Formats: sequence, C-alpha cells, structure tokens
Amino acid sequence: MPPAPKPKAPIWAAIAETLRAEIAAGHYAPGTKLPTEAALAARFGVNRHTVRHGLAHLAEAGLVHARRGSGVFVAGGSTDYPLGRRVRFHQNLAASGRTPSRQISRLETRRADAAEAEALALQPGAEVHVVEGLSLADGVPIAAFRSVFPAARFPGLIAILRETSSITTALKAAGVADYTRASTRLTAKSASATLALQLQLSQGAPILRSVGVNVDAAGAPVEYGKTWFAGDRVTLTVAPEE
Amino acid sequence: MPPAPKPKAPIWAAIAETLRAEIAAGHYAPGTKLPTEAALAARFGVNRHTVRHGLAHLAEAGLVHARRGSGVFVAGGSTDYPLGRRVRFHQNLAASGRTPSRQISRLETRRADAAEAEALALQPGAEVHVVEGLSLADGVPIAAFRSVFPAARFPGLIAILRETSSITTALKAAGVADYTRASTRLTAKSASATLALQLQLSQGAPILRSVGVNVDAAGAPVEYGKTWFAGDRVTLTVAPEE
DNA sequence: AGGTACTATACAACTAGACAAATCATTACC
DNA sequence: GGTAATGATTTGTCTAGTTGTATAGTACCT
Repeated sequence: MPPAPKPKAPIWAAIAETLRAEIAAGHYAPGTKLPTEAALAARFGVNRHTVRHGLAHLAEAGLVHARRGSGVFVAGGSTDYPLGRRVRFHQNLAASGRTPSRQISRLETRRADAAEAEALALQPGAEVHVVEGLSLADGVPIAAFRSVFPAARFPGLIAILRETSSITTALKAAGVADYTRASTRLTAKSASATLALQLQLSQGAPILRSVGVNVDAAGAPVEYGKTWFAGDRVTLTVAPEE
Repeated sequence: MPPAPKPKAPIWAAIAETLRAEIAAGHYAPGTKLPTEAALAARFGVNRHTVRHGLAHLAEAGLVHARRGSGVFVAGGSTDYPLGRRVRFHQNLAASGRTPSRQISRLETRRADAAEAEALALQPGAEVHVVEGLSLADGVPIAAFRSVFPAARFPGLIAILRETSSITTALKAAGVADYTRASTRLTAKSASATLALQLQLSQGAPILRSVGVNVDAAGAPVEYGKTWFAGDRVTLTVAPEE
C-alpha cells in the first residue's frame, strides 16, 4: 500500500501561516497589537496553548514580539545606519526613506562616575547631565542611547532638551555650532533584561554597543555617549571620510 | 544545543539591581530623592507596579525608603543629629528628609531621687513627672530617652503628653515658650539587655549616652533628660552656637 | 507501550487604570 | 507677614486583563 505523502499539518502551523499571511497582507501594521491569545483561541476554536505554539513560531522567525501583560505586537524590518565622523540620526534615516523619531525616557543631572568623568575630562564627582532614550524608525525601536554632558559647560541643556529632543539642535542652542566624533568603540553584547524590554527584543538577543566621545571644533569633549543597537534591526556601515 | 543558561530573572529584579548599582556608583547620594516611580517606569519602559516591586525589594534590604507623597530616598549612611543649645528631634530629622516619630512607653508621676532632685534644683523627695520612650527615624529606633520634669511647676503635663507625645509642644502648652540646653554630658557605653531590646540592637552594641538639663528663658531648670543613642545609627554633630 | 498533538486548569509575572492618602508649592486672605 | 486654602505631585492600594509557565489529562497514531 503506497503510504500517502503525509503533509502532516499541525493545527498550530496552520494558525501561524494564517497570521503570517494576514500580517503580510497588511491587516496588522508593524507595531500594532494582535488580538489576545484568548481571542485568537476563540476565533480558531482551539486551546490557548495551540495558539501560543503558533505565535512562538512567528516570534522565533522575528515576525512578532510578545510582551507579558501587554500583548503580542508585529515587528518591523532592518535599517541601514552609516557610522561616520558625523553621526546624525535623523538625517541618516530620513535619507533612506524611513521616519525617524526619538523618545527620551530619562533626563536628569547627577554626579559623574569615574568613567564618565575621565571621558569628559572632568574632575571625579563633577555634575553631568544624563539623557537616555530610544531611537525609532517607523515607530520600531532601533537603538537605545545614553548621552552624558558636562553640566558646568551647558547649564540650561536639560531645559532645552525637554522641548527639542534633538541633541544636535540642543547643542547648537548651547553654543556648539558643530561637533565631530573623536573616538568610537564597538562591541558585541547580549541584551540584558531591561535593554531587551526597551528594544522589544527577547532577552539575550544580539546587541551592538557603541561607545564614543564627541568633541567641539576646539577639541574639547562635549558629549560622552553609549548606544545599544538592536543587532537584527540595523546594519552599521562605515561611511567614507568626508 | 544552543546555549540556554537563562536563569529566571524577573524584570523587577533587574531594575532593582540597576538601581542598586547606580546608588553604589554614587549617582544618587544618601539622603537624595530618587526619580519618581512614574519617571523610573518610563525610563525602564515598564509599568509603575513593576518598579514598585523592585523598590520594595531595595527598601526591604534597607537601601532606600519611601515616603508617601514625597518620594523615595536612598537610606545609606547614619542619621546626623545636631547637638546644639536647642535640640529639637522632629525638626532635625524632618530637615534631612526622614520621617521622625516618637513612641512613649511609660508615663508616671513619682518622687525624685537624689540625682534628679539636684539636677532640677528641687528638694529631695519632691514629685516629678517621668516620661520614657523611643525616638524613631523612618520606623527605625534611633534613641531611647527618659525625661524628668518638676511636677509642682507642670501639674497637667502628663495629660498633655498623653496626646501630643511631643515634648516641645507639651512644654509650650504648660507655659514654657522656649527652652535651651544648659549642660550636656556624653559617655560611651555598652547596650544592656533591656536597652538592646528596645533599640533592636544586639546586646553589647555601642551606645552613646547623653545626660542634659534644659532650662527656660529665666534659667530655671524645666527638664532633666537622659538619652541613649544607638551608636551605629547616629553621628552626633556639635552645632554652632546661635 | 510509547510518542505526539492538543485540551484543561491553575498560578505567576506584568500591564493598565483608577482612586485614596500624604506631601509640597503656590496663592489668597486677613 | 504669617496663615489658611488650594491644587498639583507622589506614593499606597485595589481591581481587572494579558502573557508565561507548569502540571495533568485525553485522543490518536505507529
């Protein structure tokens, strides 16, 4: 008896395929929330675990991303990110046809630790402004950043950043017309719990960390910044020297 | 088999660890207010309840303490206790962002012993009011005290203290608008069994005993008090003369 | 008999929102 | 000038909804 070719199609695979098709068809835009697992289970007439199996498959393929307590969200694609002497986030992304945006999640003044003081050529314990946030492309988080500025040199920087959220224009308003990147160091890391949360990744996902110092025209350090890129959403490209 | 050494790490634990590291790094000095729970929630991209869980963990470890309506403060270090001509417990502590409170454990009227009669310039055997209790900061016992007042001069003092538990306002209600410290003697001792119990210390812990007399504007003694400070929870500072 | 796919249930962890209670800063008032 | 009143801010508490994980059971297939 000829054994029929078993197309063994588990239910969860069919569900995953259906959802994948609906996402591809634009039923669910990137960044939006899928129906709850319970709702999907009711819709397909199966148990919640079966839906979960299918969703886990999609999550492993990077198509969706689940947040406990919140829901399952549709993920986005990958972006090019030129790394040159002048790193200007908005200009870079706008040039490649995506909509850049920034979310500032932290804005405070505190004492510098040893590494920050050394990078900015400050005395230990000097005050610094700290700006932390996310860089998004089309609403999808691309990178998390933390910038540290010497507070003595830019007294009103916090107030300015509270409105513009653009570092370039904030520094310009503070009297720094132009600045360039003096040094950059790149490392591959693994996403910590909090970082994975912010970047909407799973814990342990690959991360590209960039540590750099920006200096003004006179060579004095004005910013000490760290950036954590979501490894599978950006490809850093080394731009030619201008 | 991919490396799967992902031990369960709840988000709140990661947040608590981050904050603990920042406190240890000196970003938030002892006595300083942390960002609000809402700000921390925004910074970590997490719900406020999750931050609260982490903060509760730090509070349980004694690293921070929260005051409703005010904020969360880093607790490290010992309490400063200025020792000047005017010792006002509540005002001293409230000024440094801690929550002071008093527990009165004993309230009686009896005849003075020799030392009390001499300190208050009374005849041997005269009646005195005796108040015993604990002084707390953020619920932690800081000191035990015993105050002795001349009963003849303040007949209704016991009734007043039964409600206010503040010696300053009780004396004010009894007609003493202001009083200053005439003499103070300090000794280092070792905690007795009963004292260790009251102050929640181990027996034999270091104790600072202060014996002093407060006088009114006319120079007449109004209070003879002994205070036993928990040596490792306070640092007495000699305040400048006003 | 054993394995695979799915069901059923229960609980833990996190989110979301609302309201209460304490505190703080400002304003109005006398 | 001091004091009461007010409104905004901040922590505390509660209820409800959603995903993550664990355990146990059932049906079906080889």
